[in-house]
Amino acid sequence: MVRMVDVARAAGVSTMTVSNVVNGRPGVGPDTRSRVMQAVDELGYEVNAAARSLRTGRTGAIGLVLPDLDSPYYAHLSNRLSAGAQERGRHLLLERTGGTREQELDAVSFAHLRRYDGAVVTLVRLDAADLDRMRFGTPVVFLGESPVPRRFDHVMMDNVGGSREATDHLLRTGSRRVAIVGGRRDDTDDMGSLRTRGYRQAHADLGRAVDPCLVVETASYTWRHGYEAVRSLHADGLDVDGVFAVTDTLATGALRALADLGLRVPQDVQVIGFDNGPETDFLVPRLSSVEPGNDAIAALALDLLERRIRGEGAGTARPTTTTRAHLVLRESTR
Amino acid sequence: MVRMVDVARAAGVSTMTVSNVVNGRPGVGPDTRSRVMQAVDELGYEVNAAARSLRTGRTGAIGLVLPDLDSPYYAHLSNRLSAGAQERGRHLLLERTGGTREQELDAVSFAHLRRYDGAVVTLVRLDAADLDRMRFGTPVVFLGESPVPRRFDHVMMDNVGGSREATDHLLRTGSRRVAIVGGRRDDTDDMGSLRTRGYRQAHADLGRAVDPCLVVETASYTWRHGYEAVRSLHADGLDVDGVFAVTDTLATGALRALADLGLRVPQDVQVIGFDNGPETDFLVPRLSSVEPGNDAIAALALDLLERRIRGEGAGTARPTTTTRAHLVLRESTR
DNA sequence: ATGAAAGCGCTAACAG
DNA sequence: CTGTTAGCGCTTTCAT
Repeated sequence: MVRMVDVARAAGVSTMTVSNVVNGRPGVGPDTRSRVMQAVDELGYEVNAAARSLRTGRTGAIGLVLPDLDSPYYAHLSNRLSAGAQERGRHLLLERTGGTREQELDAVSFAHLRRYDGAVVTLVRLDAADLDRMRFGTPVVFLGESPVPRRFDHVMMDNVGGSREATDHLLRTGSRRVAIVGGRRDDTDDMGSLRTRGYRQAHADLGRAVDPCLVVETASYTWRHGYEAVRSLHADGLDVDGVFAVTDTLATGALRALADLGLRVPQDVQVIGFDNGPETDFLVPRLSSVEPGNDAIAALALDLLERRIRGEGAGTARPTTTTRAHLVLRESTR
Repeated sequence: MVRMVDVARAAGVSTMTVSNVVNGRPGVGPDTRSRVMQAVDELGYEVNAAARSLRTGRTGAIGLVLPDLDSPYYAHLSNRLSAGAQERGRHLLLERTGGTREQELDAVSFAHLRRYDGAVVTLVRLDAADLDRMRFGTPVVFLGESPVPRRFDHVMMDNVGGSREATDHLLRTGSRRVAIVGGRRDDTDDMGSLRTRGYRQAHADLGRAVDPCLVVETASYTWRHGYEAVRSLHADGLDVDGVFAVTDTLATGALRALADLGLRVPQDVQVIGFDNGPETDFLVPRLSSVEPGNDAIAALALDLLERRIRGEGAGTARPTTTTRAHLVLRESTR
């Protein structure tokens, strides 16, 4: 263990001078500086982050709290955020909550977030009331559908608009009975509900009624759930000529089920997903999907966080920022 | 900022007693304990991790260093490791290097790894010589193909065996000209080379020659590269009736290219991937793939790390541990 | 331009 | 069972 004093002794200076050199602060003579740097190299000194952090109250890292990494959506988002943090000269650390309430509470606890100078947090089990109860010592930007109190920065994609556009396209291109896979029958504020809202709006805009049987809820957003949703629609004898799946993974499962049922896409049934992941362009058939503007979301979240860390946005009651979504058409639609 | 002394004062005890209560240490009277806990609750006290870490030298976290999160393979692996760490009562933090040499050097630096009590590290740009030059103050377990000095723990999947099994299956079920997508013509020790070694072994075992034209190198392992590899094989007029893609993402791109070319899978061309990701079961056709035993890899890595952190494995020159891989057959093979 | 002193909040070691 | 003392390695402040 090489400490700053060891370097100081080797270079014949005080620890303060070493500190000043190591941190690139001005006011150190050029030859003193080089003597210190040499000692640093020779001894292989590296600062003790815990000590620095205890003294300064800063950590040099920003945190990203996510439910899960296994879903292509979060995987892609974290990649973008990590790269973006890098570009801004910050170090990003990720942690996974597994989407449980207990772990989410733990992850946003005061002690926990203090590992970071700021954090980008995506919650799925906590609501505004939970967050209102908490004290935050660390600047936080929230991402995603889970509602947050207005005093926090919050970035969210245009779930409703994107879903409306997707559904509208299906209805206008001749689909008469469009199912939503991963939708929600009751209107809360989670992702499934918001996307269902867009689905309903598109129907209303065109004066079409929504058949409640075509709103298929799923326990989660895996490939298998998409597969089973379509199988169950078919088993129930419901005829369907369009599927809007609220995620690409669900849509991928849906495509597979349609293939098993001998239904042609897009001739018999059109399909649209949501997330526009990199794999959509390589499925058979290529999947039309809603592009949520992830890159913009990541950039915006980091900018807002940077501002908070610098103390600029303090006290600002900023409303949720919503990025634009748009439909990307491929082979699974007409 | 509520400190331990504030709690101590409020409860009318010393900080040591608070410390003992907070850390669940024995030897505190039951009513003292409850008085302290009440003060903790009232004041909303949470320990300062930096101070604790400075004092004890431990951080309570383990690190996972990965090139990338966007590839389904790493995404799935990190999910397993994160869940596994959780089960072992440890907290896992991830960081991404982006697969660059510079960032990998940074991530395994002494200062950097000291954030953690131990780390699981996957490198793609550093080699054994780089690692030999470094001092490690933190227990580390390495994952993946990049060679590491023997003094470190290293867990790796059976790339050669898995690839041999896949290729063997293709050759034995009637494919006469099997291409390897993402292979390597020169034999180094990276993932592509190892999997190509298995491909060559399978040919040798059956007394078949390998046509060098069928070893298609790719710049990386994305869907697009798999797509383009198959397109270029076809454009070169090479007839191919089997494809072993070294990752599932490459295989997915390959399937798409074959569909575009009007070739039927598996009748005209058989395809096998590697990683056995959750999506393979929902592709059209369902993709046969090599299951690398990720769960075993994650569990093993965590066990080895745990041992090192407890100081048990000190000085042990343990060879690389290789987990078993096996082929999972689906619709893309006969 | 450089240094000395103090202390960030916690816990190991020991004393009572 | 509870308290006192000392110090982890760094940086802030103030002095020279």
